[in-house]
Amino acid sequence: MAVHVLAVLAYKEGDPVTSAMLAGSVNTNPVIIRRLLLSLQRARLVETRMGAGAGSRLSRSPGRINLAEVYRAVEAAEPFAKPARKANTACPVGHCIRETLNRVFASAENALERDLEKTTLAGVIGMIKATCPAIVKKTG
Amino acid sequence: MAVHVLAVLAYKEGDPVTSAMLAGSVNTNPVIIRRLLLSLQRARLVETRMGAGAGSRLSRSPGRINLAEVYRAVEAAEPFAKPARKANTACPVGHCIRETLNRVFASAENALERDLEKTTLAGVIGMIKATCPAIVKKTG
DNA sequence: TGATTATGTAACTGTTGAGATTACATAAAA
DNA sequence: TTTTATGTAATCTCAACAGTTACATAATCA
Repeated sequence: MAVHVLAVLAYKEGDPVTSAMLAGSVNTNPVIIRRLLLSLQRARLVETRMGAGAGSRLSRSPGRINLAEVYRAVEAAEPFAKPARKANTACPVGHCIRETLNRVFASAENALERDLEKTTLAGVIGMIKATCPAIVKKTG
Repeated sequence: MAVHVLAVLAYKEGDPVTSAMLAGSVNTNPVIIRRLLLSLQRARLVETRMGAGAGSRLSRSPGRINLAEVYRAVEAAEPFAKPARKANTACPVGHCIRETLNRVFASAENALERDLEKTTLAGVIGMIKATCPAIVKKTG
């Protein structure tokens, strides 16, 4: 969803967009969008102004925002499920597996982020336009 | 959790292990383990025999099972959240972003799996033993 | 200044998915 | 045939996330 919102902002090329308009595109509630924008603001990916005639826009050009940054800004939790209960420490495997898996998963997540780094928001826009070349109207 | 179970099986070096014993190590319920084992059976990673004195063991040696296989066997859902509602198709971005993101995410997931391929179960066991060299007792 | 517009944020309500639990039929070995 | 252990269904709990309503606050414009 975060990528969707940023793609719309990129599409609007700097014009401030309200959370209501973004919600219209994502087909959700403005509050959901605003909560998401808070995360993106913390990551310095978007800037938001309050008040009448306000809205949000990208802090940087779409070519200088990659999806790894978006992923890190939004993805609070680990991508790999952690066990609800602690493993049985009486078992040698259970006792030591946690730390080992953390290392392996950190490496895997790193690989994932490095792949996401290869795609910028501008690239996403380009792919969208290539996929749907006919559409020109800026509905929001 | 799947890796934990397989690590125990690898640790037991071919001895059949019951779901109750595995549940003891993971500190969960035998039924949870059995459901997990069903997935691992479908992926031909473990073999399970029913009846008295039965249990599960690895289908292959730990050195020939990598974590990408385990990931694929267990991870049913996409790692990236899909929107609950459909995007607004009246918006050009909303209309075409789905397919574009699917491509990007498929690439990222591929990168993740290629990283997981680098680690085998035997490697996990090795790391565990290196982390906790003192423990020898085979509790389960 | 005051009306308007839009964000920030709290509080509450679904909804969904994973794990947990209980129960029981079935299969295989002793 | 008794015992042991799996396969599987039904149900429960719980956490996370999306959705909704409501309202205070901030910024603009007439």
